[in-house]
Amino acid sequence: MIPEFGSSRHGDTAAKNVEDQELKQAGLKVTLPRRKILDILKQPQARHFSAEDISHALYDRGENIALATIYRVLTQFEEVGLVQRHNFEGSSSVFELARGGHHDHVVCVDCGVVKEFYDETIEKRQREIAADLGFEIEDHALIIYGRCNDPECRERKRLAASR
Amino acid sequence: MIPEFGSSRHGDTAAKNVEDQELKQAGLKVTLPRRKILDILKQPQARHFSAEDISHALYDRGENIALATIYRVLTQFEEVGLVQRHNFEGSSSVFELARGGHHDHVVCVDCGVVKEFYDETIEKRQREIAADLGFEIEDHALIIYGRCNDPECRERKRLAASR
DNA sequence: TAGAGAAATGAGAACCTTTTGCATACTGAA
DNA sequence: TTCAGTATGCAAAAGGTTCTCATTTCTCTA
Repeated sequence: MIPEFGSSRHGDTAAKNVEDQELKQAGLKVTLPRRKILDILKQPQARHFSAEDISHALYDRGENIALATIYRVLTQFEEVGLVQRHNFEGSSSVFELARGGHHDHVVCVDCGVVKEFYDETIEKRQREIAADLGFEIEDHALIIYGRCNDPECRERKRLAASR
Repeated sequence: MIPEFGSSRHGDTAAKNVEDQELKQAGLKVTLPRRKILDILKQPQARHFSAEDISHALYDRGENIALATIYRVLTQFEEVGLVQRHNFEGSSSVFELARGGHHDHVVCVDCGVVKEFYDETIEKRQREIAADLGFEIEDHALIIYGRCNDPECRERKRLAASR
C-alpha cells in the first residue's frame, strides 16, 4: 500500500486516494471513469478541456471512456462544484477544475490560448449594475477575445487547426 | 407609390425603401427574405432573437422562410455588421440589430429577459487587463446571469417554458 | 467476503442547432 | 428584356450533447 519509489505519476496510489476523497466529499461514488477524468482535469499542462479533449487525453494514456460517460461525469462534476463549464465562442463547452476562486478569461482568437484574471473593480461594478437593474446576480461570464503577443501563437494556431 | 393612409405598419412601402437602402449600403442584394428578416429584427417589442424566434415571428405574420435561409441571412448580416450574435447560456445563438454602440447584457435565468448596459469603468479595466496580459482586444462578452425582480417574471417563465 | 440492490457505464440511437449541396428562382446590370 | 450571378428552399449532413437500455461496477450489509 505504500507507494513504491518512482511511482509518483498519475495513477499513483497516493494520488488516487486523494481523488477518492474528493469524489466522496462531493457526494459521488468512486468509479474508475470518474477518477480517470478527474485525473486528466488535474494535469498541470492544461486547464481548459472540451469533452473531446478529455476523450483524446484519455486515449493517449491508453484509457477509453465513452463520450457519453465523459459528458455525464462532467455534468455531475459541475453540479457538485468540482468543475466549471464555460461557453467560449465556437461550438463546444470547455471545463476546468474549480479551484475556489472565481476568475474570468482572455482567449486568443488565433491560437486559442486561455489566460485567467480576476479584477475586483470589475466585479464590484457588476454587482452595482445588476442591483441598479433590479437583478440578483447568480453568475456571470466575462470573456475577452483578442490576439496574444506570444511568439508561439502562430505555431499553436497551426497545431490547433490540424487537430 | 405614396403610402396610403393607415398603411404604416411593417411591410409599409416607405419602411421598405429605408430597409432597401440599409441592405444596399451593407453591400447586400435586396431580396424578400432579407427584407423580412430585417423587418422582424427591427420590431420594437423585442431585441434578441434566436433563428427559431425569427422563424416563428415570420410564421405569425404569415410569412415562411426556410430556417437555412434565416441562418444564412443572419450570418451575412453579422458579417456586414448589421447584427450582432451573442452566445448566452443555453443552446442557441441570439441575434440583435447592431445600433452602433457596444453594450453588455444581464440575463434573467428564470424568465430569460435581457437587459443591456454599458459601463465605461468596466470597459476601461478590460482594456488595461488585456494590455497587461499582452493581448490586443478583438472583442469581449460580458453576461451577468441573475434573477430579475419583475413581477411578470414568473409569468414569462411559464410562457417561455411552454414554447 | 459474498451477494443484493442501487447506481454507473458503454454503445448507439436520438436530438437540436447549424451548415451544406443542389436544383430552381430571383436580382440587378447591360 | 435578357442573362450571369446570387439567393432560396428543401432535404440531407454535420457537430455537439443527451438519452435509452442492457450490462457492469460499486457499496453496503449479512
